[in-house]
Amino acid sequence: MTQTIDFLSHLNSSQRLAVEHFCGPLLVVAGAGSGKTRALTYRIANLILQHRVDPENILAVTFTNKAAREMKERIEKLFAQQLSVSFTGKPWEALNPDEQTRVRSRIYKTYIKPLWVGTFHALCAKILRFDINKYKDEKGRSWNQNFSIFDESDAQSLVKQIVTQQLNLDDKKFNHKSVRYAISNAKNQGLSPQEFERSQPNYRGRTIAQVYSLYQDKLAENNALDFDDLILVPVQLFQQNEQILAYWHRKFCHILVDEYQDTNRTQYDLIRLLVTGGVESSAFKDWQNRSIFVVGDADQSIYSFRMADFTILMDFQGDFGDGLPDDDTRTMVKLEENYRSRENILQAANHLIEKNTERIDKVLKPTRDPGSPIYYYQAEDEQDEAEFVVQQIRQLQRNTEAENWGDFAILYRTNAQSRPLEEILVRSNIPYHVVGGLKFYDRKEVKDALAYLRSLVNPADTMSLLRTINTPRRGIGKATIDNLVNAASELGVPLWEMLADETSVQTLAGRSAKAVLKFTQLMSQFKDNWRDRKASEIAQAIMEESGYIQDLKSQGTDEAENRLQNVFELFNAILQFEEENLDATLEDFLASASLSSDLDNLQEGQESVSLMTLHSAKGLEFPVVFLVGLEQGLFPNFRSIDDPASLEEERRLCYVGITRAQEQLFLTHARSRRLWATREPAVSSQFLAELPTDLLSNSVPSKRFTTVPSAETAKAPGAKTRKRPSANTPQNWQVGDRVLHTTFGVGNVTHIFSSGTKMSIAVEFSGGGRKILDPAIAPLQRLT
DNA sequence: GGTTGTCTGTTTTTT
DNA sequence: ACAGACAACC
Repeated sequence: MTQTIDFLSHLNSSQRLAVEHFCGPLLVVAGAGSGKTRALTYRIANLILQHRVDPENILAVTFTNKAAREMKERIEKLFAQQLSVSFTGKPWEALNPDEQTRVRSRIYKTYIKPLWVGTFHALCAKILRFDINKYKDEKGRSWNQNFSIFDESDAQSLVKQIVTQQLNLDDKKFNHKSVRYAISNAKNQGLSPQEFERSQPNYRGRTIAQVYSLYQDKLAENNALDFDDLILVPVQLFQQNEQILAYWHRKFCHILVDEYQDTNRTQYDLIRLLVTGGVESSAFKDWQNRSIFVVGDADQSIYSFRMADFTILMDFQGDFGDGLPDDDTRTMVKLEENYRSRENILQAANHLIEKNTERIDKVLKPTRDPGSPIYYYQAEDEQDEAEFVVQQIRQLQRNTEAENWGDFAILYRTNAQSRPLEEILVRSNIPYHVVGGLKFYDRKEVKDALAYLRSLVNPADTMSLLRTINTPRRGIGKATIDNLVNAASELGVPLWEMLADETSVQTLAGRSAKAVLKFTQLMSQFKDNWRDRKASEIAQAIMEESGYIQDLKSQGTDEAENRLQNVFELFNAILQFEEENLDATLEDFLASASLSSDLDNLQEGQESVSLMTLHSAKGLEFPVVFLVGLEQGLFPNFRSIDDPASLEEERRLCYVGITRAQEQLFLTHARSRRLWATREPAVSSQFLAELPTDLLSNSVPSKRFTTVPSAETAKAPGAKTRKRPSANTPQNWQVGDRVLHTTFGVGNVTHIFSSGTKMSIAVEFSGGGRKILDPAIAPLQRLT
C-alpha cells in the first residue's frame, strides 16, 4: 500500500466510519458544522485511491453549483497532497508554483474531470443531452438535444399567456404565479396533466389542469423544458426505457447525495432508479461494487416550498438501510461534533430546535470554548437596526485586528430587507456585497442576449425568437407578429420556419416584410455556422450585428450605459466559461447560464461584508453573524404563523442562521418597520423568546453613544455582562403591556408587584390562566 | 407603430 | 416606492 491513505487520520471516528464505508447504503446524519463536506470529499478520494473506483463511475449530487465547485476543488487539493510524491518524487509543499500547477492540471484531467459532480438540475441536463431524443411524453411528443431550458420567469410568462390569451380567464382569479406553482407541484409529484386533472375535484383545479396541459403543449412546441422537467423527464425516460436505465445504472456505481433532506419526490425517484436499476428498493440486494451515500440534516430542511420532503431522509433506513436501531445499525452514522461554533452559539441553536416536534434526535456537541454571549438588540426601526449593525462591525473591526470585512455576514429573511442595510453601509464606507436578489441572468439585457443565442441553437424556441424579433426596434409590430404566429400555429410549424420562407413573409408581413426578411437573414447567417465558432465570438457578433449594442449606445442614458456594461459582462462570463471548460459548446454555456444562480459567484475570502437571505446562507459560515429583522410576521413569516408545519420550517431556518456563526452572533429586531409605503409597528419574534435568556446579552449600548466607547461595548470575550434583555428590567413594565411567554403564549400584564429591587408581574394569558412571574427569570418577551 | 402617462399589485425563501 | 401592464395619444 502506498501513502494514499494517511489522510484518513484527519478524521474523527464517525467521519472515518462514513468515509471508509465502501459498498451498500449509508445515511450520514450530519449536524451543522460537523464536517460533512469533509466526509463527502474524503469519501470520494478514498473510493478512488483506496478502492480503485474509476472516477467516471461516481455521481455526486450537491444542492448548489457553488457546492459542486467547492467539492471538486477540495478533492483536487487532497489529491495534489496525496499524489505529489508519486508524481514528482517531492512532497506538495516542496514544489514550486509552476510544478504545482502542472500536478494540479494532471490531477484535474485524470481524476476530477471524469467525476459527475453537480446539482440535480445540472446533472440531469447533462444526461438529457445524451438521451432526450429517446423520450416520449404521454402524448407521444419528443424533444431533441438542442432543447432550451426555460427559467422561472419564462415559465411564468408562458402560464400567463395561456391564462389570459388562450383560455381568456380572469388572471386575478388565476394568478399566473399561483397557477405556475400548482403546476410545478403537480410535476414534482410526477403527475401528468391528465393524472393531475383526475385528482382535482373542483372547477379551479380542473382549470389549472387545463392550463397545465396547454403549458406542456407550449414547452413541447418550443423544444423546451422547465426546471421541474429536467428531473421529471429522466425519471420517466428511465421508467419507459429499460436499456437506458440499465446504462446509467451500470455507470453510476457510487452515488453520493448532499443535503438529502432537501430532495423532493422526483429527485428521490431518480436516485432510487439509478441505485436499483428499477428493482423495488426493499427487494434490492445486489450491493456488490455499488453504494448509495446520503448526507443530510432534517433540522436544516428549509425548502419545503420547493416540494422538498425531509421525510425522505427519515425513511432512508427503511428504504435502503437495515432499519436497525441507532446503536446496532450499520447503515447510519451520526456526525454530532461541531467544529464551527462557540459553545454558547450551539447551546442556543440546540435549545431552539428542540421546540420542533418532527425531527431525528440529535444534538450539536461543542468542541470549542463558550465564547462571548449572544448579543441582542432592540432597534427603534430598520434604520436604527442597520446603524447598530454597522456600529458593531466598525467596533469589532477596530478592536480586533484579525478581523477583515469578509468575516461579517448580515442575514435576513427576505431580500427586500437589504435596502436600508445597504444605505447605511454605503454611507459608512464599508465594502459589502449582496448575494441573491436579482440574478445577473435575470436582467433584461442579459436575457435578450441569451434569447438571441437560444434561438440560434434551438430553432423551435419561439419564446426566444419573439423576444428578439423586435428588440431592438426594427419596425416589426404587433400586427405583423400576430399574423406570422397565427400562420405558423395554423400549419403546426415553429415560427422560425415561417420566417425562413421568403414568400410566406412577403404575403403575411405586408409593409413590414422588408424588416422581417432582414432579421431572418441576420439569423440565418449565424445559424449556418454557429457550431464552428466559439460561443464568445458568436455572442459578440450577434449583439453587434443585430444593432442591439448600437441601440444602447445611442440612447445615452445612465440606464442604457449600465445595460451595455451588463452585456459586456455577459461576454466576459462566456469567455470565462470557455477558459474553465475547454471543450465547451454554446449549448453547454446556455445550460449553465439557465441553471446558475447569483450564489455561485460568491467567492471565498472576499474583502467585504456579505448580505444575504437565510436560505442563501445555508452551507456557509462566518466568524461574525448578524441575524436581523427577528420580528413576528417577518421572521417567522406571516404566511407561516398559523401553520404548525411551516412554523417549524421557519424555526429550522432560524437554526440554520444561528449555526452559521463561528465566534459571535448578534440578533436584532426593530420596534417598527417600513413595509411598503407605510410604517408598521413590529413585535419581536417568538424565536427570540424561545432562546435561553441566560445566553443572551444586551450590554451593547442601545444608542449611538459615540462619545462613550465603553470597554464593555465590543470587548466580546469574557465580558461578564450576562444581563437579561432590556425588556425585562423593572422600570420597563406597565400594567397593560402585552407579553409572549414561551409556554403560555400571549398575555396581558394586570399587576406589578415591587418590593425594593425585586419585582414580579401578574399576567393574564389569552389562552386562559393567570400567572405571577418574575420577569427577570421567566422566558417571556414583551410585545410592543 | 411608437411614446407617454396612469394604474396596479407587490415582498418569502430558489434550482 | 416602484416596476410592469395597459390604454390613450402622437
